[in-house]
Amino acid sequence: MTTPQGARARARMEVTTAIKDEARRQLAAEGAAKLSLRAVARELGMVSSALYRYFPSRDDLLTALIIDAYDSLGEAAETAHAAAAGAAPAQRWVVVCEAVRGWALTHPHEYALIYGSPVPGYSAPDTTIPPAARVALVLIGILREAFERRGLARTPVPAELAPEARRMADELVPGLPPEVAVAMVAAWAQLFGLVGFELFGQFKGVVEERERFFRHAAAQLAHGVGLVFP
Amino acid sequence: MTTPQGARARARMEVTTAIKDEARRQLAAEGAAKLSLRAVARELGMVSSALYRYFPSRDDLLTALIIDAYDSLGEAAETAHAAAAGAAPAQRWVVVCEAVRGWALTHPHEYALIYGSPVPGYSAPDTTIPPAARVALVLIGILREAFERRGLARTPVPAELAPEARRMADELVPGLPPEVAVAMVAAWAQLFGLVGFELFGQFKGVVEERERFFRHAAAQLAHGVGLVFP
DNA sequence: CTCAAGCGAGAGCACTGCTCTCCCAAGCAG
DNA sequence: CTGCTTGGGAGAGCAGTGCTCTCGCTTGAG
Repeated sequence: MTTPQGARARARMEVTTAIKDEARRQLAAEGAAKLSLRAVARELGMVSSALYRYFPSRDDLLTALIIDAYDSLGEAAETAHAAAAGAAPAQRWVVVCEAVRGWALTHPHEYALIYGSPVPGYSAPDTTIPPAARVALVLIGILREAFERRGLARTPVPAELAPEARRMADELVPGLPPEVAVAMVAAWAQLFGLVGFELFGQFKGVVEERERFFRHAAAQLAHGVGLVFP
Repeated sequence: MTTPQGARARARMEVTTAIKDEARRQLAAEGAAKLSLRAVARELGMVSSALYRYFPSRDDLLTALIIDAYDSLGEAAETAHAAAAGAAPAQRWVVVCEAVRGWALTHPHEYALIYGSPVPGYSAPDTTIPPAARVALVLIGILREAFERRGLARTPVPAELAPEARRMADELVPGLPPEVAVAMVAAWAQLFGLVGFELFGQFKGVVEERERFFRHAAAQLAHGVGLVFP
């Protein structure tokens, strides 16, 4: 991230990324369960104990991969969104959803790492939160723009949820109405439900034309969040 | 399942369920990653190799636990539905969704086992399909009843999805309109997206009043699938 | 130019899944 | 009721894992 000061620091960074690259290769090939520190070290021509100079434990390596995966997915969503810059908000929403799905299909094991069951002893370090938010930020940006163009319908929220809705709006989407915050978060979770079910085989024997199905479901999600198709 | 013929067969069943019970205990305590055949055997006072007389591999044990988990979750959904027998379909839909969430919160590791990332080398044996369908069947039952009472709205499906929608309806919900099949499957996946996000910590710092939030989201799901609140 | 810091190598510990062989007791057929 | 077969437990062992510790060598920073 920062400029490497000395040669020593640069070498350290290089080895660190080499380890991560090889680990990512093994992750993509076999899945997180089969990712072995010793195998990574072996492939890099070093001995396993040397690897502990760079990552204090296997879980820390996994955490680094998790952050990278979040960033990769976030970037995929952002570039897809940028490429659809001219389209209407509702259409861009669908495009971003499809980008998420596409990334998941090309990086199944990395997707499983970040949106599947938490692998280590249930520890999601706070370092993962900012990169994890990138997809959500793209979606929020679409909503904000639609709102400013007065192109956002609202579904009312029951009274028992009103205070929480206000709090969510303040913290997540300041300036947007509370109903939008609630709908947004729900759609966000539901999007990953759709992607996860397809990826983890739950649609086997149920949905065949998955791309068309997903496009429609994403459009319905857009509808649910208040976006209107022109 | 079948009546144990001889004493030998009965003993085998007893040991088998003892193994599963102990394995489930460890699963609930530590998660699937830490489930160890040797630890199970140790706790049962036998040696690890003896366990292979009952389960040919660790993955087979996990598969057995997966099936049990699906059944447990399905049963939770069914009893919740039965307990709400008098209510309107839309309300029963919400009740069943809440039962799924409740089961997930009380059995997090078992939930992760069945709806998290597939643990073994990506093998979901077909034996898991029928128990996995139980929750969906409950939801379908609600829809069917609502449909017969003419209490089911339909959201049109785009032309490109129409053939697939027909196929899905024929295979999943024969007698119900294709639009319902599509909406049902989407809602089904989205339900588990909501539950999974809450369970796996994605709502940390985002949603605080999770029960209220979920109830509202489930109601919106019911709305999306065509159920109307009286 | 020196010398500590950083890093790799190696051995080793405790653990895992899984296999194979041995051997005994219990259940079944006669 | 007896004999035999077979199911299943015990133990050793293999290959692999994560992780620790100690020992030196290099090399870059002061």
